[in-house]
Amino acid sequence: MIEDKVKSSLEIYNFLQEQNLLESSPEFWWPHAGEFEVVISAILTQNTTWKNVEKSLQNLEGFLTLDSFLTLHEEALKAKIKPSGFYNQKAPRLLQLSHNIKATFQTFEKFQTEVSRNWLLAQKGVGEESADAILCYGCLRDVMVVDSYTKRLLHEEGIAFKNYEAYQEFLEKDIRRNFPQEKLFKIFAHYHGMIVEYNKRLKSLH
DNA sequence: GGCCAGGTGTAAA
DNA sequence: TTTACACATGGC
Repeated sequence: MIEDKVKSSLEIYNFLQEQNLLESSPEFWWPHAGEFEVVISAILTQNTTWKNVEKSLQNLEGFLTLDSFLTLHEEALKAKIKPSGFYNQKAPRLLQLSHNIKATFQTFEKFQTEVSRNWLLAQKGVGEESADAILCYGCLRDVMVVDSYTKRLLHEEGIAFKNYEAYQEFLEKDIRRNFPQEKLFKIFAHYHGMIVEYNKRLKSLH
């Protein structure tokens, strides 16, 4: 009898790579990676389908830079992000976060190079997953996002950990050992993206 | 009509 | 430190 061998992070990554999951995705999977828009979409997508986030983003056309977003009033913002739910709490949190970015870093470009994970976690409405999504897809840092899809996939492989950081370390460590520093951002961005797309594909087969 | 979605903050145990 | 609950729309 052959025992099931627990897969390594690299083996899972390679398996996903073979599935051609990112064929019709943007270069770094998350739409408009490297732009301020990612800060907004990272909050809007909390416990919400991406389809509904897209509707809100369409309503926000013309307001998706740091300075233009800050011209929005709370009630107007609520109306625009209504399709993606939780608008009564997401609107004030988005405005506060944007205001704090402006006050602390002046520009989104400086925010990208200087912000820390702890600074993000101190913002109301930004938890571990959103902080890492902003760091990876907004700031182009070598950080792996852990979401419910990621945990689900690992659990199906018989892999489980006690907290977010432990999942993240399992996923990142094996990749860091096997690839040069300059490739890590793109690999982590794709890795998380492939996990999401893999789950979408499984769901669409029902 | 119930359940879920690219979570987070808060309060109670 | 863990658990329970509110937050809200839209698709299936």
